Amino acid sequence: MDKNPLFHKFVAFTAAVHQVTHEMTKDVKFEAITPVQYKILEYIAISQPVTLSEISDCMHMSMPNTSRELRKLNEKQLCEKITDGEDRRKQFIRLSEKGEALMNEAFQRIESRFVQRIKNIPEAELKEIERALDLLHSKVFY
Amino acid sequence: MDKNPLFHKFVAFTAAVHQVTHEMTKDVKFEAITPVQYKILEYIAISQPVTLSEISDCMHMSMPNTSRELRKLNEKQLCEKITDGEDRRKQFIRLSEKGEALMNEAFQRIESRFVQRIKNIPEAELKEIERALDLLHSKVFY
DNA sequence: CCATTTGCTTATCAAATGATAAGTAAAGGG
DNA sequence: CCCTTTACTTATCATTTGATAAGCAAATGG
Repeated sequence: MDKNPLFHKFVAFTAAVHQVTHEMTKDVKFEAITPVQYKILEYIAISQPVTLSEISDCMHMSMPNTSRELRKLNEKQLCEKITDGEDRRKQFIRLSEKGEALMNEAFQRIESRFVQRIKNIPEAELKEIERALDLLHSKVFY
Repeated sequence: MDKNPLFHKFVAFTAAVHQVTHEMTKDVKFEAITPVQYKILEYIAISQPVTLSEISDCMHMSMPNTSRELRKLNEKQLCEKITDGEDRRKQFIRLSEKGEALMNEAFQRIESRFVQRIKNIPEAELKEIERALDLLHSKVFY
C-alpha cells in the first residue's frame, strides 16, 4: 500500500487498537445508554468536573447536540449539573452516585478483560510494555 | 480512578489513540461518503479482495446493513463485486479504479499528517518507536 | 433428488446522530 | 447603561445507522 514502513505500521497498529478497544468495551453498558452517551459518561468519569463546552469540544459534537444528550443522561440520573458560583452561565458536570456506580462497574469489566489479556506476560515484559505505552503516548499519540 | 497503574495507562493511551486517529482522518473524504462507508472502503483497501460476510464480521454490522452500504458504494462506483467462479453465492469485493484513487488520496493525506507529526524526531528515536509499535501490537493489541 | 445450510438481497421500521435556526440569561467592556 | 460576547437551551429536521422479517439462488449432504 505504501513504501514508508513506519507509516504502514502506524496504520496497522491504530486499526488493531480500535479493534481491541471495541472488543473490550462492548457489552459493558447494561443501562439503556446509547454509544455516544456512554462515550460522554466515560469522558466525564475521567475528566470531571467538566463544562458542557469542554465535552462539546473533546467529543467533536455541537453544543445543541451535547446539551440534548446531557439532558437525557440527566433524566436517567447518571450525571448532574452544578451551576458555577463565579460565572453563573457555566455548568459544572459530574457523575451522580448512580453514574459513578455504572462507570465503576464498566471500568471493572474492562479492567478484568485487560488483565485477562496480559495475564501470561512476565513482569519484565510488562515493564517494557509500560515504557512502550509511555513512549508512544508522548511522541506519537499526544 | 484505579489502583492498577498499567491499566490506567492503557485507558489513557487508547483514548489518546482514538483522539489522534480522529484528528488525522477527519476531512480526508471529499466524495459524499458517510463515516461508515469510509470505514468500509478503508477495510476493503487494506484487505481486498473480501467477501461481504468478512466485512460484516470485521465491521460488526449485520449482513443486510452491510449489503445496503455496499450497494450504495457500488452506485457511487467506488467498489465492484465479482462473483466467485467456484462458489457462485460468494461475491468478491474490491475497489474500483475510482475507489482506489479516492483511498490513495485519503491515505496520502493521512500519511502527510503523520509525517508532520514525527518530523522532528531523530532517527534513533524513530527506531525505538517502531519497536514500541511492534511490541504493543504483538503483546497487547492483537 | 430433496432438505438444509450458506451467502447474500430487499424491504421496512425505529432509533441515534448531525445540522441549523432561534432563543435566553449572565458576563464583560466600552 | 448598552452593546457584544459567551455559555448554554429549545425546537426542528434530515440523514445515518441499527434491527428485523422475508426472500432467493447456489451449495452441501444425506
